[in-house]
Parts: sequence; C-alpha cells; structure tokens
Amino acid sequence: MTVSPADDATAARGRILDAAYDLFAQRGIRAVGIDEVIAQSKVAKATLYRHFPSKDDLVLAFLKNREQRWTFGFVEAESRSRGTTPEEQLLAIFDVFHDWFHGAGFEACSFINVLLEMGPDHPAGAACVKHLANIRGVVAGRARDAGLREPDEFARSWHILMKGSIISAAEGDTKAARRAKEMASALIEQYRA
Amino acid sequence: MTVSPADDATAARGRILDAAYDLFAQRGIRAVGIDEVIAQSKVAKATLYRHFPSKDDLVLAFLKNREQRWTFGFVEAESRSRGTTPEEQLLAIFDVFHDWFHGAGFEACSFINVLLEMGPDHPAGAACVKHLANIRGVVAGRARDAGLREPDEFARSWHILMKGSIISAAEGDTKAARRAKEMASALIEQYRA
DNA sequence: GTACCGCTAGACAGACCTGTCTTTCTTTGT
DNA sequence: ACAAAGAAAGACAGGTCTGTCTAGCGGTAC
Repeated sequence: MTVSPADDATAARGRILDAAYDLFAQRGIRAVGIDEVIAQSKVAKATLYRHFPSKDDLVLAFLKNREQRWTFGFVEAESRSRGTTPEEQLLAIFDVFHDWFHGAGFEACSFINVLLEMGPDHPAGAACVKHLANIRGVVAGRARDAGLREPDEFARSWHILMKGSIISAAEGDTKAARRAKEMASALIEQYRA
Repeated sequence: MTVSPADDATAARGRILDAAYDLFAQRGIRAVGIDEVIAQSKVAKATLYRHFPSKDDLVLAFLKNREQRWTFGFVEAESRSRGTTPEEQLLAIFDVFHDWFHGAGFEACSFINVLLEMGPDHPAGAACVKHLANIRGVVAGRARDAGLREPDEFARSWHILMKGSIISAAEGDTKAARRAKEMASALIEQYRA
C-alpha cells in the first residue's frame, strides 16, 4: 500500500515546494539555505537538485507558486467573493488586505521583497516584475468591467496604493489598509467615465 | 605635511562610511561583504572593526548616514526649496521623487529595502522603522503648518503614496511620481480643515 | 627619546552555503 | 527475475562570509 514512483516524485516535489513557500515567503531568499529547505521538506539533497537544478530555479518555482496561491487563490478570489460589482470587488481588495495584515506571521509581498532583495537584473527580480504586472492585470480587468477610463493607468495608480499599504503594514501600521481604501475610493471617482 | 592621527582616524572613518553608503544603498546588506567595504574604502580590516565592532554596527551607522544625506539633505531640503507654502513643499516631494526616479543608479529607499531584507525584529530593521517614522515627521510638520486636520493621520496616508511610488519606480514605472502626486493632491483636499 | 596609538596589510579560524557524488533501499515495468 | 529509476542519507569540495590576530610603520605626547 505504498505510493507509486510517480506519486513519490510528485510528493517529493510538492513537499519541496511547500517548504520553500513557507521559508522563502517568511524570511526571504538569501536568509534561507538549501539545507533548511531539505530539512523542512524531509527530502534528500539529490532529490531537490533533480527537480530544481539550482537554487535560482527553486526560487522561480516559488514565485510561480506564490502567484497561484496568493495573487489568484487569495487576493483575487477572496476579494471577488466579497463584492457583487466590479467596483465593490476592487475596493474589497483592501478589506482582504486588512485581514491579511492582521493575520499571524504577516510576511508582506514576496514579489516586492524578492525584487528589492535580488534587484531587477537578477532572474528572480525580473520574474517579480512580471508577477507584479499580473496583479495589475487583475485590477485593470475589473476597472474595465466597471467602465472606468484608462484601466491600465488606473491600475498603476491603484497598485501604488496596494504596495504602499503593504510596506506600511510591514512597519506596523495596523490601519494601513483602511487608509489605502479611502484613497482608492477617491481614485475610482477620479476615473469614472 | 602628513595628517595628524585625529585626522587619520576621522579620515578612515569617513572613507568607511562613504564606501558603506555607496555599497549598501545600491546592493543591500547581505549582498555586500565586509571585504568589499574594506577594498572600496582602502582601509585595513582592523581599522574598520575598531570603528565598528560588527557589521550590524556599520549597518546602523549607514542608516543614520542615509537619514542625514537622503531624508534631510535631499528630500526634505530639496522639496522645501521648491515651494513657498507648506502645501507646495509637500507636493514638491513628488517632484523631487520624479527627478530621483529618473536619475542614474536609482537605488530605491534604503529604509524599506533593509526593513524587508532583515525583518522588523533585527536591530537594523527596527532602526528602519524609526527612520521611516522620522520621514513621516517631516510630512506631519508641514501638514500642521498648512493647517490640515489630523497631521499624523494625514502623514500616514501620504507616506503610503511615497512608499508605493518608490516600489513602482523600482519596477520600472517612469511616471510613478506623477501618479502619486495626483493622489496626493486629492488627499490634501480631503484633509483641509 | 621613548612609550603609545591608530593605521596598513594580510593570514587565519570557524561557520555557512551551493552543488556534486556515493551508497543503499524501494518500487515499477517487462 | 531483473534492469531501471527515483528517493533517502549524508559525505565532500570549493567558495564566501564575519571577525580575530599578528607584524610593521608613522606620528604624537610627555
């Protein structure tokens, strides 16, 4: 009643990805060694290096994973479920942020963290720029649905509020999401057709 | 015609601080080794460790230095000189940012960078939280002078725009400062008595 | 003139990090 | 039954990092 090799492989890969997610999201890239990922995922070193030829590859996989879990699975899905109109769903992003900021072990935005840690020239930093653009894509889509003018420009300003509030939360401002939501409301008014 | 020992000491200390400033501001803390600071400052290793008993001490000194040069010497001074009223001087912050974002070797905000890199529990991260609060202090002071309501609350929202625009600039948005300034104008209207 | 103090130069220890390799075991496919 | 393939456990090499230490040099103070 043991697992098949295929299951073994995906199980091992999954454990690595889970461990990398927890460690990288919480403590950053450089502060976490491969040995720590191995210890937490209970995987052999050779297994990790079979699935991910280098630490950079693992980091890129982590960022993809982060986009699935956090961007789409958490922020996008959760805020969509909290509003009925596109405008409500946009503003609900900051309600989701509010809860997120107050949760245990708030880890800020991995895309910002990694971009600043590795720099925009590093492959991981470049990937972060793309993942951040995808977040703006969600915002721009809703802006379009809401009939706002210049959805992409709107999304860039909106994103400033999202990122600024995240940094403020990392500093310890417990009301950062509320403040950003206020400014976000004004921004919507500004961009009404 | 050689320098006195006192001059020697301050000269060495100054060279260390200058090198640390360039390197840490541009590439972060963990990515820069002590040996690199030594090489660039042309100082002996023992001299560096005499002035700064550990790398952490050097980092704290760098952050203090950054506050003097960047917060006060650049942002505060430059934006003050660009406006005649407190309100103009507030908005001029984003004009200064615009130029800063477009300068060669834009390095983002060291306080944000180091806070995210080291975490809020590390001494350096904690120092960043204080230095960031000092930036808000400048904003709150001008808000008070401008007769705006709740200057501290105002400054917290304003700071979200500053930090958000910096991250956007780090991503490559060349108009980040303009967008933030627009929202900042609306924020001032919101806080008029 | 002599004792002192800070600087230079660089070797060194001890820790850590990435990535490779070996060995043994288990499961699958034929 | 037996080859292939993947995983576990961990030793190992080569590099990097922080921080200490030794040795010598030049200027200062008394």
